[in-house]
Amino acid sequence: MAYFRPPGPAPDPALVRSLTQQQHELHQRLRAEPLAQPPRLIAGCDSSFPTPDTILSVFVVLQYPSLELMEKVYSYGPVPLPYIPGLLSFREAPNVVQAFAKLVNKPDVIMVDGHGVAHPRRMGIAAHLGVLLDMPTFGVAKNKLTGTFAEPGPTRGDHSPLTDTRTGELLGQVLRSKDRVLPLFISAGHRCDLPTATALTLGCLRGYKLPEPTRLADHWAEEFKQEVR
DNA sequence: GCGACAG
DNA sequence: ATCTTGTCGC
Repeated sequence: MAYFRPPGPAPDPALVRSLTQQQHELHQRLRAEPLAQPPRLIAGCDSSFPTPDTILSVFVVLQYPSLELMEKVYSYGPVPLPYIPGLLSFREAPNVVQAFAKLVNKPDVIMVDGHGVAHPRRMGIAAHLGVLLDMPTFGVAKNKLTGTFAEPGPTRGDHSPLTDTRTGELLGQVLRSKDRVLPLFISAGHRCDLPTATALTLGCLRGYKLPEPTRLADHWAEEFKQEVR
């Protein structure tokens, strides 16, 4: 799936092959199944870049369904790789795992900022992170990576399927999280199916485009970024 | 050959 | 993701 690259240095072909291979291996461990129990704690995670070569990842844990913030932690370190479409997880997941390790309150499910299986090889960062942590995860992305969809209705809650036109496979749901704002892309991750991911996203909306877990993680990722510079 | 590409 | 002011629209 020869991706074209905008500007910047050409990614090393050997590196791309190696990471893609690792992605296939990780995919073997991906478990597609519904969430075992209704969550009591839901986490949100996101990363920011204080400098071009420093990544800072945040984890927030909220009570569900009250969405009361219980904990927030962050971790930062060097950026291991440049951004390569489809291989984002290798750039961000390592540091996200470091942040997760700092949590005292382990969540029942993690809402990840990015795609889950709505990925060329069904291994977006949400799926990747789930396998690494063996924790239930699902993805909430702001833009499409792969797949086809029809514009969902204009009202909050309206949604339409994101499909792989080659295989006909359902990759995710394109969800209008707020009236008249660009839709979100919801997809299953590890040990959390699409219906559950969609329901949890809706259950985390509080009047903003972004559901609370990612909105708060996003907020603190920006806040801590200033603090670290 | 052309196009399309999370964060 | 990140660099950035004013400006359009509900």
